[in-house]
Order: sequence, then structure tokens, then C-alpha cells
Amino acid sequence: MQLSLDTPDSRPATPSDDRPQFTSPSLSLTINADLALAQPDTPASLCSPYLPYTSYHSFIPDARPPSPAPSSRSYPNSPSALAFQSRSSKKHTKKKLDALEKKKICLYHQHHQNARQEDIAEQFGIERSTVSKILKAKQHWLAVGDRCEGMAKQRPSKFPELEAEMRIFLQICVDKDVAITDALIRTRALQAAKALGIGEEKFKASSGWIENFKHRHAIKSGKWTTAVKSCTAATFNPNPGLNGTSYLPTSFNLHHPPQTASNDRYPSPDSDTSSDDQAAPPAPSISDPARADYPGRLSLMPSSLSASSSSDSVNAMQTEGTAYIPQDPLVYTGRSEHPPVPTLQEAESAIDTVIYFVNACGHELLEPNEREALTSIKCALFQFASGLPFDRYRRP
DNA sequence: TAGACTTATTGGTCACGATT
DNA sequence: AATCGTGACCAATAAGTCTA
Repeated sequence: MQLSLDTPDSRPATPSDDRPQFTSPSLSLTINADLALAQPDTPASLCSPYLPYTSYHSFIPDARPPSPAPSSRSYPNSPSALAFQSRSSKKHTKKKLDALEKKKICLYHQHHQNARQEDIAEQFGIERSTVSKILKAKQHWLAVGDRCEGMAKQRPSKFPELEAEMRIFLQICVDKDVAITDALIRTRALQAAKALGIGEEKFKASSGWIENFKHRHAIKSGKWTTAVKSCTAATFNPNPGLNGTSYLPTSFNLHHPPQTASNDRYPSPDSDTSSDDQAAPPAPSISDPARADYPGRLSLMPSSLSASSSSDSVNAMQTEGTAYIPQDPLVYTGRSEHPPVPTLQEAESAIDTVIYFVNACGHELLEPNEREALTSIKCALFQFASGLPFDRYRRP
């Protein structure tokens, strides 16, 4: 129906994959050098995170576009537009931004209040209006933790709690060197779904789901290829969230009634019929009554914090059979020794956690200036990580 | 069991109008 | 005139089903 409208004279149907054609290495270098000169203290010009985008900086028009401003690649008389018109039948592709990239865009904007959206869009190789939409949700993206860098997509799973539970299970498999078979995934997924109250009519752990699950988690040949074995109990921080970077998983909340048997929900992979051997201690059940004593804290955790960042530490706890809920979750007691100095990454992650928490709680928790202070700390850490001094007076 | 297919949803891009 | 906000569009992808 709308096909008749998609002519070069009207809205282009296939714009974005034209970039390579316009890329000129020398031109690109010149442009980037100019940007760096114009904004000498920008993370974009000095820090590596943005370097991948420089390949897209293939064309900047000599003059401003007519108003209303066309989008980055729609200048009617620009070389890109002319080239585009001749190639408008090419398939449209999009650049995919993960949460960390959006966060960088927000940070960039925060550090460069005078930068136009058009400039930011050029810098990151995306459409200007995309920048506008990202900045509209600035607080959300700024609160994103750095560990979601590898996430392919932000779209939540249809059963996010199940996904989080399965990640816990995967980590146990990795820690115990158990092959992750389809049958094992299916069995555990159905168990988890049942425990979560997801009916079989809603979730069947179909082969398609298993395939996608394996694809999402990069499980190949029975191995979780992107996994890292949990740290040992000796090195594991028994107080996650205080000087570590962990979050509590969504599974540990009161919405999940305790199971009758402590280990029937997440038995050790060893106990499965499809696997072997050792009499390793079964992973403690997440419905351990000792963990249900802290409903307030657990229920405060945003559900979107569920999977990746939380499960590793939790699994380490589970694998080692260590209780990981502090005796008093609100009072930092019993720390007779100084904690190790956290790494910069841990510090950044910790402030991310706080910001995320504050955002999740709503605006009544902190005053605007207090929220601003949090953001300032975040910016300081970010610039420090980038090797830049934090100039607090440049901030608004 | 693999892969094609359907359906639903997300999010990037385009284009236009509003605002400064 | 320059810049920004946003609705509409649609490509990409997740999830589940079907079929060979």
C-alpha cells in the first residue's frame, strides 16, 4: 500500500546501509580531528569507547541543512543523498545500540551540554532523532550498569524471572562442569516455570525455545561459552552489594512461596538423571526460609536487574553453599576487617546500582540536588576511568 | 531434531511540525 | 534559521508452533 510512496523523491525506504560507500578514510580522519579540536576534553575525542563509531563519520555537509532540518543522511543535495537516491533499492539496516552505548551517549551529552543532537548522532553513527529519544530517557540509561555491555538486545524476555532462574542454573552447571544438554535445559526450565507459577499452557519449554535459549546464552556443544566459573568462597564477598557489584536476583522475593523441600527447585545438576557423578553438595534452595526473612529489601530490587549481574554472585554463593544474605541487610555490622579497596569498575558499578535503585524508588527518595550529586559522582568516575580529570565546573 | 513459519514486540529511522 | 520532539513506519528479533 505504501510502496507507491517509497520513491527517491519521497521518503527513502532504504537509507542506512549506504554508509560504507561514502566512507573515505582520509575524510573520516579529518573530520574526527576537527571534532577533537573543537571539543578537546570530550570522552568521544579522547576515549576509546567511541572509536568504533568513527568509521561512520564519513560525511559532514559543508553548510547547515535547510529547516526543518532533515535527518543526518537526508540532506537533499549532499553527496550522501545523491548517492542514496541512486541506490534506494538497497535493504535498510539499522545500527543496534546496546544499553551501554546509550549510556555513553547520555554521558557525552551530559559532559557537552552545547553539543547538538546532530553532532552526537554523527559521533555515534546513529540518527539524530534516535539521540533525541535516548536523551529523553536519560536517567534510565545513565543508571544502566556497565555489565550489560554484551547484551544483544534490551527487549525483556517474555518470562524474565524464568530467564534469571535459568541463568542461575547455567552457572551451577558451569561451576560443576556439567554438560548443558537440551534435555537438561528443558527439565530445569519446566521446573522453574512450575515454581514460578507459569502454567504449561503458557510455557512449554519447546525445542524452539531451547534453541533460542541456547543462542541467547551462547551455549554450544553443551557448554556455556561466555560463562566464567564462580569465584571461590574464600574470595567471594559475603556481603554483595556493599563493596561488591552484585545484585540480588528477582527470584529471591516473596512472590515465590517456599518450596516444600529445600532443594527441589534447583537441585544440583549432578542429581539429574542425565548426568553423572560426584556427590557435590546440592545448591541451596533459593526458597530457603532463612532468605525469606528480608521481604522489604528483596522486593525493592527492580526486576530488570535480574539476570546477568545478579546471578553470578548468587551462584557463587549457591555453589559454595554459602548464605549470602547479610544477617541484617540494612546495617553494616560485623565487618571486623577493612574491606578490600574496590576496583574502579566496581566503584562505577556500585554507583550505577545506587542510581538505579533511586530511580526505581521514584523521585521522593532524594532531593534533586542529591540526585545531581549522584550523577556528579558517576561522571567523575567515568572521566577518571577515561583518564580525564573531572571538571565539575563544566557541568550545569 | 532442525528449520521454516507465525505472531508479537522493540527500537532505529524518516519526516514533519514545534520551539527557540 | 537552527534545533528539537515525536508520530509513523518498518527492520530486527524473541517466542512459540508446525512440519518434514
